Amino acid sequence: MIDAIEAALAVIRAGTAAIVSEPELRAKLALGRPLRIKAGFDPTAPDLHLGHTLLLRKLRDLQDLGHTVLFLIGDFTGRIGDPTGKNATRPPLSEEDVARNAESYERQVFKILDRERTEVVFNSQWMGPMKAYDLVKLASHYTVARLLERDDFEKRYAARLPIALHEFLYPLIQGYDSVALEADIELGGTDQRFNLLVGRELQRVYGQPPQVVITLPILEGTDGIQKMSKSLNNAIGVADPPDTMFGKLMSISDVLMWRYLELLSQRPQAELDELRRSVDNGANPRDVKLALAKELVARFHGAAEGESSQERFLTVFSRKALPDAIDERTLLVSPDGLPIARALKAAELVGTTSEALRLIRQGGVKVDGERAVETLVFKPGVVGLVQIGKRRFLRLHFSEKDA
RNA sequence: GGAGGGGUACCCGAGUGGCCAAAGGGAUCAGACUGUAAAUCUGACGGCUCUGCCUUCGGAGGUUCGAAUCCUCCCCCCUCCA
Repeated sequence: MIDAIEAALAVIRAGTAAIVSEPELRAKLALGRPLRIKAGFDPTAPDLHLGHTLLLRKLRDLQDLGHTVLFLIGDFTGRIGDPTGKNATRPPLSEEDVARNAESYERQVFKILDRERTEVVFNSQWMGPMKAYDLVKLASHYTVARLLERDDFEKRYAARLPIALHEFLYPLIQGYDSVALEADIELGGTDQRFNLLVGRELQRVYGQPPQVVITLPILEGTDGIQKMSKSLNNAIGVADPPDTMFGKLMSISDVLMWRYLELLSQRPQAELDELRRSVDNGANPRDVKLALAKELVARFHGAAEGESSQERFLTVFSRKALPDAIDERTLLVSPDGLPIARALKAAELVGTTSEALRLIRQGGVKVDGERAVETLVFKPGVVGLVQIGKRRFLRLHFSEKDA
């Protein structure tokens, strides 16, 4: 029994940033019943990315140990907007939006989670019916000083940036969710630490044993600086098509590559150490990156896709050859023809003719392998293979427009 | 209620009468190079029928030969005091 608990603890501990606290966790594991594991998700951004997978994989570990995951969609809190790391509030979501986003979550999340051991819950279920009186009472259990301890509140307060009153309510409501769910454990990113700890205190106030808090590292986005987030446009989505995912992974810096390997790869540490040694000894970091990209594409799209994405990548970028599949498009033109800049816009390869002209002037546009000049005009009957930069290809057919 | 500060391009942010389609940084895109869609360097980055023309600096008016810059009114945001 003791050994089983220690073994479970080892599994749980792997890859986490912090556990508050291990003795409490050990005691809960010793209860011998499935524990209730809470994890909250933002209803506004139902696109899971690699950053979320760190958390989801840990949840899955817990499920495999027999515990139940409460997948909480914060549809009520979503209307408030989590102030963490932000200084703006967000527009409210309609009920239809919430429903649609929840569906989208479920489609993606069960690529990792065990459906049998997952309950999807919404915090509007208990927050919606709450009366103003109840909310005031909830608020009475915490103090302004304690809320100001939170890192970003403290910074904003010191910098004289605004803190809206409702933002103070956010940690309280998130904490109350733990009360409503009678959570045994809550998982979140390290940036959620404060909010997770509030849950412990509120559970005590409401006469429940406090939840164990487990935090996970925050994954940096492709920029290598800010946390991965769709709104920062630095995310790699688990639903990204294979080639997109592969390409985005290849575009990360060599430095970030090691971080991704450490957090995302399933390879044993010894193998990672070996890779690092080989690069130190002159091996091409590109090859390490290829292996990383292949591993992750394979995880979300299957081994075959991992292989073929790599093949396509090497074809297009290393050998500068054409991809084997190129989209086709037909444009109707008058007998006088269509100047290239306007053709690129009509084909939606670029947003504006100005952008097209810019690209042409910079030598970024090729037609049938030759650098295009801006005076080029496409006449009816012509077919042209257009390439913009390294990765935009389109075969354009021009046919005569009926007069 | 009082005093002050502010709203500039995708984002941050400089600019207080002409040299402003508006500095600088970020993001993005292109080129070069390369061991990669790394790094580095160079360039572009409002639109268009593109050596020119048109539209932008919270909104609406006004002054002026000329306004992001001055004036009036309005909208919004922030800070401090109460």
